[in-house]
Amino acid sequence: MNTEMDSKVTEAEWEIMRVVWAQNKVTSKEIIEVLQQKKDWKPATTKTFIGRLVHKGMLETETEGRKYIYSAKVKEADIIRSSLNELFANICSRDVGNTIAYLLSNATLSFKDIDKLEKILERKKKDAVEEVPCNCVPGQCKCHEHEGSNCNSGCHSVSDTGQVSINEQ
Amino acid sequence: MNTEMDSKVTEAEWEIMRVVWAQNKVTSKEIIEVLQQKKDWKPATTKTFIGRLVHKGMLETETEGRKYIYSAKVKEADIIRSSLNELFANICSRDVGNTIAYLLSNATLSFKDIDKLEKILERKKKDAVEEVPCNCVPGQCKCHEHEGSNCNSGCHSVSDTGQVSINEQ
DNA sequence: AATTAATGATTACAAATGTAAACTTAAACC
DNA sequence: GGTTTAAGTTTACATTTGTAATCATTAATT
Repeated sequence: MNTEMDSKVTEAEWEIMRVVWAQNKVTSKEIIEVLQQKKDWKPATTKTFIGRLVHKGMLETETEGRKYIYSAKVKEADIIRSSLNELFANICSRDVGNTIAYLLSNATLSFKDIDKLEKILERKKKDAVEEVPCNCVPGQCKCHEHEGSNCNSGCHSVSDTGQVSINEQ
Repeated sequence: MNTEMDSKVTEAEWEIMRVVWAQNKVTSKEIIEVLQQKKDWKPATTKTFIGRLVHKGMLETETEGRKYIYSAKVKEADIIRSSLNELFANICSRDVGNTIAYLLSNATLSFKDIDKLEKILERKKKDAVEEVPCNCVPGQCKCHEHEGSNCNSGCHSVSDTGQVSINEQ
């Protein structure tokens, strides 16, 4: 069993995880049923993914009679966050605002959501900057064209292994 | 050459694309240099990815002498959006607000960004809902537990092929 | 008890992805 | 003009991912 706590699942495995997260404790039978419906997967297919997830240490098993009860070893929020972080690592930090704007524009939100987001934005004003420093490697974004004007602070400094614009809390 | 305009690149290919987007027109030599720096890729590796992207129709070539000048066939925003859509397809629509909240909290934003986001939020109030309808398949999220209380409208309705919470404009 | 069915484990296999060397050809240089 | 070199093409190969059948074992049924 892989204990590398790197929280990374594939698209197919994510489907399995969602069922487990929704149920807390499930049998393979239940998972199989849900995904037979949604994805038209054969039981064998679902079993394969369950097995891989157990192997990866993302699912925990508890023996109940002759079968297993599965439960999640990682939190859904962690998977969501690490996936977002990976995606945002491909985006220039200067473009993050626009990207979030896109998400916001296209989301269905509740009043409560909007309220919460407004509060966050309000708080954000405290550490807002005049120009977000670009975090791209030279050659990978346009910020490097108008050098000097804005891209001086963060530019050219962050390598592949470095932090991206979105960091874990 | 694959003309399926599905705008989907792998992680490695995305690195190539970023160089092309940054430059508009580039030679393989330039791409190779940037990624030798950033990813420590051998020239052959970068060449493979360039080749695949041309094949996929994401890169366009224009012959200059006996070499190529590469340019992007797809817009960066399109790739970002389709990637986000894919990721958000794994998240219950009721959780989208929180997910955006996470992004917002962890982003570095400029005053201008905040301004823009506030305006979007303001506009969002018009079509805000009391409770965001869950779009999960039964068995894939907790909304289905407290049935009747909130999860009645959108629930149980969206299949795998259906629209997700975030749609293309 | 013998048979059937369910469940987990093993094996399979193609396509996608990451990583790169080898080959080919035409251009640049001596 | 012959040789080195750069660029694109082809081939290679391991790993990951998606998709599933088969096998083994235990539990349930007749």
